[in-house]
Amino acid sequence: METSSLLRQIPLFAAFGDDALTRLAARSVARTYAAGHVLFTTGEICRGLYIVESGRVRIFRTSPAGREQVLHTEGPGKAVAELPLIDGGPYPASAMTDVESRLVFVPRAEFEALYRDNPDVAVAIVHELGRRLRHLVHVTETLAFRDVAARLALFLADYAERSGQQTDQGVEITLNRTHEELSFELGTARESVSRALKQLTQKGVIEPLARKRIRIPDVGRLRTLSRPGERANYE
Amino acid sequence: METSSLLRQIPLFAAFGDDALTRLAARSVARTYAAGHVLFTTGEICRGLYIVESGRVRIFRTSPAGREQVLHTEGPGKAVAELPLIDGGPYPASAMTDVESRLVFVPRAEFEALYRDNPDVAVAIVHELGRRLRHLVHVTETLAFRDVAARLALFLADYAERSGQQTDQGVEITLNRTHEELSFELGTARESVSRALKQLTQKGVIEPLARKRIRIPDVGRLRTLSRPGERANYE
DNA sequence: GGCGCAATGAGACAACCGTCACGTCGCGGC
DNA sequence: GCCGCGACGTGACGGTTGTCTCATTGCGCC
Repeated sequence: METSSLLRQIPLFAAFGDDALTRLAARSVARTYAAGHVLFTTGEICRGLYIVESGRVRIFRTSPAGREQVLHTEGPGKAVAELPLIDGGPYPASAMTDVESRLVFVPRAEFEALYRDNPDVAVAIVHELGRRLRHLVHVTETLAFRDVAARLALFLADYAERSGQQTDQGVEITLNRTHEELSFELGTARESVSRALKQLTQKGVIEPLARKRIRIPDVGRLRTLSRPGERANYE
Repeated sequence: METSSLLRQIPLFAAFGDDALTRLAARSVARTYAAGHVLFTTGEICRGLYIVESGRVRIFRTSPAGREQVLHTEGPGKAVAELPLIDGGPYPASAMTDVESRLVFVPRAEFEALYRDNPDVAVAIVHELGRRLRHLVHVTETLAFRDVAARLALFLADYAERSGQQTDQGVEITLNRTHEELSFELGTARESVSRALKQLTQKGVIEPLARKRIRIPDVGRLRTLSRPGERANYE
């Protein structure tokens, strides 16, 4: 795809004039990265902004012990690392491609020039940061209050509503993640994901179909299980 | 204090002209609230913005079971609830005064008019949201990776550096919080805070002086204990 | 100075979960 | 088709923590 028309579709740059956009396109670099490529790590000085054209990027923190906690994942049309770009600080987390992804890199100096000339960008950024903030509040609450099974149920329910296919047997989803990647999203260990999946299967709220493919007969019931207070201890 | 000169000191409104500021001051309401006053709760439609003149306000989420997780606390000069104001959504969390506090309430319509007329506000908001976002990343990581004792050690170390008094015996801090309030900050139960405090005392990294008063001989050592990986299991 | 209530300390107990260990499964490459 | 390796399932085990319960302390208020 032409870089300038790609940029046009991104909320961040929607308000730009054609010349600003073509200039930006000329100075940014589009590249395809393999799955598992590290874009940047926590604490690094910010070099620029990445925009996801295709694929998926996850933003996460790691513990010294090697555990990982995903903060958010961004797909096509979304940008990554706006925050350090606008407050001048280091990257607050690390970023890695989950799958093979095509990304557009906008160098820091280029973005800053844009930011100075187009105050409208600030409005777009405010909205984007707001979205992140709400999401992170959600992640925080989930970590603080819910056990692993409930977090998994919540994740699956959200996933089903976002990208599940409705059938007459219920909603079917294709998890393009390994259990280990799931454990990173949920802030837990791989084995706990296995156990939680078994728990949900035994309760009948999910049905494994094939490798990474799951049917959810009743998303509402799954969501009920995701609420704390209704612990999974009886039966 | 005169409301308009108070508003002047707030980063959010620093760029405003005198007339805009006096108009804003005329339409906002300053009031003193007792400790424990609920300003708003999660999910409510946003009525406006609160600015802390004196005292302390905590922003938190609650679980159905009654547990609480503090997301951030704001003191004098800081505002609360900018996010729902700018993205039009509901309050993402609840807010309560920790101690007796004097707050200035800016009605939503008033703020929106200001926001339209002064695009500079967006820049200030971006910075404020950025600060929140970084803080919340910190909270999330802490919840995901650290046990209660480590979270407490981290909290105390931060607190000591922010508002401790240096003595020749070490840094002394006055925790103007009950153990229960501490447990809300740390996302745990009151009893666990008691246990963690005892643990840290036995290790010698903190010394209880009086009710709510603690001496920290070596903040660096306390901070070391706050890192995960060095679990508190031996000795 | 005593009363009352909130704050704190402490013990018991079970659930939850991270970790280690090991076995199995499945898929791609040769 | 076999081999190898990554992904997954499972059991055991111990540490951590939430919850319940009750004793104790301390402080404010009459």
